Amino acid sequence: MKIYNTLTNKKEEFVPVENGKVKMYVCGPTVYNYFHIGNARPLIFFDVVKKYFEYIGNEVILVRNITDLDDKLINRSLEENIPVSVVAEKYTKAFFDDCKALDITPADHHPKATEYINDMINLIKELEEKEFAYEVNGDVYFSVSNSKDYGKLSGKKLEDLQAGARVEANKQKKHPADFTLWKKAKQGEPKWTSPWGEGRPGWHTECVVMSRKLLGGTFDIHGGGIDLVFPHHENEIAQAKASNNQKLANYWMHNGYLNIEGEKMSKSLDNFFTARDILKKYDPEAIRFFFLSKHYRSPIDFNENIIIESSQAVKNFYNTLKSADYLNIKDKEFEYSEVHQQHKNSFISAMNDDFNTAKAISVLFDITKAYNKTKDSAFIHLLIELGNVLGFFTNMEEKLSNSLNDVSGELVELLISYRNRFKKEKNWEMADKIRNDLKEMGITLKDTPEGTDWNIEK
RNA sequence: GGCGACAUCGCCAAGUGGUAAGGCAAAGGUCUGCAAAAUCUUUAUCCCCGGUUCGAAUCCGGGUGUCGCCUCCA
Repeated sequence: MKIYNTLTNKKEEFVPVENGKVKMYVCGPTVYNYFHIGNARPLIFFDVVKKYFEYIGNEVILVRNITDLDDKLINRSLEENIPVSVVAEKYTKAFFDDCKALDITPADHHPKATEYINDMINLIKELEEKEFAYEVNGDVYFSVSNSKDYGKLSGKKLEDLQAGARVEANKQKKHPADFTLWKKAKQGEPKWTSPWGEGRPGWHTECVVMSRKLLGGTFDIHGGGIDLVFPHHENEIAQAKASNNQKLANYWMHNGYLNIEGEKMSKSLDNFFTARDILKKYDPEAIRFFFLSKHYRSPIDFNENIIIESSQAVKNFYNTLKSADYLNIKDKEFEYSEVHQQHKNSFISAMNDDFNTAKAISVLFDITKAYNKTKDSAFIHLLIELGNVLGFFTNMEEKLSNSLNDVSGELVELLISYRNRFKKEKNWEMADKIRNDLKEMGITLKDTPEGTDWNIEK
C-alpha cells in the first residue's frame, strides 16, 4: 500500500503506527455556512480511504473536527444577529444532514473546538514556557523563527514568505509568518478566561489538541484539502514539534481543488454551489462517481455536463443490477473463482497505489461487462462488494424496488397488461402510446423475454 | 516577486522507460413489431521544439498555455 505523503513529496509505503489499526484525522468544516460542492471532495474521498482500509482488514479511527469558533462564525452571528452558538448549531446540523444525503459514513469522533478550550490553553502555555510563543497586548503568537523545520510541508522558506507577504505585516508580530495562538476578545465576541486575559484560541491550535487527545501521540494520517497545507497544517506541525518534539502524523494527504468551469469557486464570480443545491438536482452516487473518477490529488473541474455524464455512467451499473435481479439473488450462495479473484486483485492494486479510484472504477466496469457476458451472478456480488468500498450501491432496496404505493403500482401493472393486449393485437399505435405516456410520467417500460419491466426514472 | 502542479481521443480520465485502460458521447451490425437494455465493431501516438536511450506520453533542457499556494479558503 503506497500513499503520497505531502511531507516528503513522494509515494511511500504505508506502515501504520500500530499494526492493523489506522488512525486518521481529517480537517472538518467550519460551521458558518452550508458546505459547498468543493467541501464535498475531502468528505467523500476520506470516506473512501476509511472504507478501503477497513476492507483490507484494518480497524480505522477517523476524527473529523467541527470548528465552531472562528472569525467567520462571529461575522455570521453579527450578520444574522444571533449568538455564535446558534450559528454553530444550525450549520453543524446542516453539515450532518448534507453528509448523510451524500451517503458519507460519519467519522468515529466529531470533536468541537469549543469543547477543548482548556486543552488549547494548556498547549499555548506550554509553548510559551518553551519560548515558542510570546504575548503582545493580550494576543499570543507562535514564533516561527524558533521552529527549525518550519516550511517543510509546504516547501516554503521563511525568507520567501517574508519577501512575498501580500498582506501588510501585523506590527505586533516579531516575524510576519508568526501566527495567532490566542486572540484577545473584542466587544461582544465569545471569550474564555486565560493567563493572557479574555479571548479565544486560534484555529491552528485546535486540530493539534483534538487530534492528539483523541488519537494519542503520533497518528497515521492527517488529511484535508490542499489549501490547508499552508499555513494550517504547517502550523500544526510546528506546534506539535515545539511542544513535545514528536511528529503529529506520519502521512499527510491532501486532495486537490475543485474548480467550476475552470475557475476557482467564489461568491464574487457567482459560481458558488452548495452541496445541498447540487443534491436537489443530482443523485449522490453521481456526485461520488464524479469525484472518484479522477485521482484525488488532481484538480477537478465541475460543470453540469460532467455530472450528467457521471449520472449516466452510474445508471449503467444499475441497469445491470436490475437485469441481474439483484434483490432476489443477494442472499444466495456464491463462490469466487480465479476470474473473480483477478478482478478483485486489480481493484486492490489500483487502490493500493495511492488510492487510484479512477482505475478502481474501471475495474467495476470490467466486472459489469463480465457479468453481462456470462450472467454469472458471482460477478454481481463482486461488483457490490467492491462498489461498497467506494461507497456505491449502499441502498439497493430503495434503488432497485419501484417505490410507488401499492395502488399506483397496481395501476402501472394494469396499464402494462392493456399494452400487452394491444401488442398481441399488433396495435402498435396504442401500445406505444401507453409506453410514451408512462415515460413522460417518469416510468420507463422495458420488454424482456420474461415480460415487461418497469422502472421509475429520476 | 517566490514556490509548486498540470497539459493524453468530441468530453471526462488511467497510464512514470517497452510500444496508448476505462467511462460519457457518436456511428454501424445483432437482438426487438418499434424501442429500451445487452452485445459486437469503429474513433488518439499523448501541447511545441531539442536531447538522452535499442526504445519515451513517461527521463532531461528550452518554449507555450492553464491552474494553485504565499497568514485562517476543503
